[in-house]
Amino acid sequence: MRKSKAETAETRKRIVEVAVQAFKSNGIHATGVSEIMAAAGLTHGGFYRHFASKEELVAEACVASLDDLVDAAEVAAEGGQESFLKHIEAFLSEEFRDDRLGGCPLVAMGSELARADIETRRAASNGFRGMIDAMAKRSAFKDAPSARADAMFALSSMIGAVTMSRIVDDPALSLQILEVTRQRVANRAAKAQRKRLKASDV
Amino acid sequence: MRKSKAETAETRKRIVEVAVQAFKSNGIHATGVSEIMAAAGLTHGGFYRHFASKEELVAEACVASLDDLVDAAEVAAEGGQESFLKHIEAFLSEEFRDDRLGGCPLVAMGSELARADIETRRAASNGFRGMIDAMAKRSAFKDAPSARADAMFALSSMIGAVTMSRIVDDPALSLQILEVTRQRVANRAAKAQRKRLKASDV
DNA sequence: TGTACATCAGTGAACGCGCGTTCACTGATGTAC
DNA sequence: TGTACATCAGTGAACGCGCGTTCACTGATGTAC
Repeated sequence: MRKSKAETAETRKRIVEVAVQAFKSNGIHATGVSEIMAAAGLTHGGFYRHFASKEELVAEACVASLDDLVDAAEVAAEGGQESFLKHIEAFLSEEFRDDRLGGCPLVAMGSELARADIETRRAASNGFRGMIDAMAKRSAFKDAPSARADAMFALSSMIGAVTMSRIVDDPALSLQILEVTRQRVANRAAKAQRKRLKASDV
Repeated sequence: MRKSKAETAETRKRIVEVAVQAFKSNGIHATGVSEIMAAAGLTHGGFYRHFASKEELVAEACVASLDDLVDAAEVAAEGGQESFLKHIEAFLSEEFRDDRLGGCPLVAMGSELARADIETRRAASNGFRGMIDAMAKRSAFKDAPSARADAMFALSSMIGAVTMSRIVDDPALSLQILEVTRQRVANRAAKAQRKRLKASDV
């Protein structure tokens, strides 16, 4: 039952895709290899033809999901200031909070990633750096280091806000956490934009 | 081998204390009941004389660790503005980031808490509300709702920052995330303080 | 281009292991008289 | 206050179960001639 190279590559890709969703919705530790393989339409035995261990899959899933996140941020950034602000607001929306399959891996697996092996943490870090770069390019009205600092704060604030909005049992409080962060982050971005426009006038 | 009521109560308390540390340092899912009981100097069989299930212990551990956190925040708040700022800065320090046994349960188990049962999420929410209250009282220079909004943002930002600083593989970036958040949060608190002093002059 | 053989993707049973939970048992504590 | 008995904290073996991983096997794919 050997498969062609193309099919093999597709299967591997499918396993990673399925794993991303499973890890994000149930957590890394709570998701079994068999569960992932079944969701990919396979039996668990074949897993090790594609990956050396579950840990390796975790690292790859982390790379894949963060690549998607960075791509989306870059696309939004290229669409101009308004498009980028909309993207940020979507990240802090009720819909995004409730989207456990999609959504941000840093939110969905944050505390597990902090304990993950070095490869996985490297993947998460690269993704985070990618997000910083995408955001800093947008708000680069002043020197780059300061724009990166702004991006860092905005991103980690947003990650903390969505995490807390998912934990909290009171729907009103949950929404308020998102709303408050939306205001603060968007305000700062808008202020930066105004300064930038002003500077380019002179 | 029956134990006195006092001893029983002490044992129960010890199990919760040990569980708090274990859950914070290894995560909820990755920590076994036997492991906790062994760390408390007992065998696993006796666990169910104290708790109906592992989930019940998780909820209690959450209550206990957040009570400690809120108490510490309140003590710091009562010590005046400078003491409170120091407390915030300690939360965002390298030492606190590396303290996996102590530290904040919302950081250490954040993504697992988002998936926890309702009792545990309630405990986490109560703790978060307690932190908001402690912080809002401090910065209540204007109307209370806005002070609470400020506290919410500061807290979720800090939680996101420490989480990310634990994930990131680059020590310099990890420190910068903390530093940037320390600046932003402390700046805001200092500005609030100045406004408050000004208002009380008039 | 056709044939012979090596490769290997995927299957499904099996490995040892640790999980959360239950249970019969022990013997000191608590309680009723 | 002293005695008889019920209670129950803690032990350690056992429960069924799912975990990550390995393995012999199948048969289509890839390759060498």
